[in-house]
Amino acid sequence: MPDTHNPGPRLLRINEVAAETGLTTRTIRYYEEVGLLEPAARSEGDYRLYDESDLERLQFIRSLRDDAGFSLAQIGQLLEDEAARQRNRERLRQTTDPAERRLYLTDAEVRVQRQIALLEEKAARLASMIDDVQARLGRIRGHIAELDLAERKPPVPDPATPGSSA
Amino acid sequence: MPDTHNPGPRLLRINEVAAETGLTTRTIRYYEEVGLLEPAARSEGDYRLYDESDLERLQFIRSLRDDAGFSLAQIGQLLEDEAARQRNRERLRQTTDPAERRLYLTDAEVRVQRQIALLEEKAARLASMIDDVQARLGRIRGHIAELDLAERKPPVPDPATPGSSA
DNA sequence: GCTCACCTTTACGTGAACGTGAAGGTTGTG
DNA sequence: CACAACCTTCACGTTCACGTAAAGGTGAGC
Repeated sequence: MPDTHNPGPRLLRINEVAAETGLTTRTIRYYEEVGLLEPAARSEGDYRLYDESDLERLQFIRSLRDDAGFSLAQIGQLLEDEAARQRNRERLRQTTDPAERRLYLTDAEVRVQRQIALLEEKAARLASMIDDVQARLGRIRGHIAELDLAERKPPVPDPATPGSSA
Repeated sequence: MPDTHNPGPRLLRINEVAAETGLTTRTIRYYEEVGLLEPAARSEGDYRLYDESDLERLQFIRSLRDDAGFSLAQIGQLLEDEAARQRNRERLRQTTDPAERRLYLTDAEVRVQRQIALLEEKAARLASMIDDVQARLGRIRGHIAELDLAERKPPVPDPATPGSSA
């Protein structure tokens, strides 16, 4: 039985976290300031110490910010209650009670489901916007086709539009 | 021949534009300030006057900002060179020359194609993020299933997960 | 031609999301 | 234990995307 109570979770200091996430240390501290994440631990001399789950969370926050374009406030809503996560982390670490674990896990399940719902709503709006722009492209091509007809000029074969049989 | 040179394009003042786009007048002026759009015309007393194409453009900008989450700088890149659009508008209004119209239209075509490419790249990143979160959900459900097995308790039938045969 | 609602420019204010020192404490390696 | 490299907490500065007056001009109806 290899050291059950303290398996050496490999904690990182803020600079290493910054390097791996592509964020600045200032940004990481700022995210803590606005309640987006608390480091897993602090050293004796108050250094912030982050674990793997913090890393993932920061990557996720970065994606939500850069890829999805959410504001930090929206991200806060999406991740919903960092304090609860922190309590759950404690609980999970200190219990092997399956009932406790189940509580934590089902809670996580509904939260992740909500996240997916919000992201898919955003994806849907983006898709519909793309549809609009596609339609605009169609109209433009229609006008070009009109010109082609008016001039009795056959349309130039466009290499970027191989299947233009419509 | 019903008045070919001035068909009465129904120009709107900034307040009406604000009402129809859901933006504020300040925002519309600000977008002009940063070069996102110029009103189609000005009145004698320097009132801004917008046409239908301005309306569409503002709606598009709003979508890019709210739905896609782009910054105004990125939107500027996407819409690429308002000045060119302005020149084209002039040209298009003053010529019936099919060659000129073709130039304008093919130019618009490539620009809209670029816009679609950028939007689809963004949609792809969003989709991949959703995949990641789906995977996380899968892992969470896996852990719950483990607990179910360990307790020899049959899993509670989840109405939100009809096809959980994995 | 007066009036009122709408418009103009100019300019300072604001909240979000950090950047950038300053002043000092911590770690770990020689 | 010295010392460089990292960390800490303030705290002020900055850019973006507007909000919000202030001071005055415009336009349509009576």
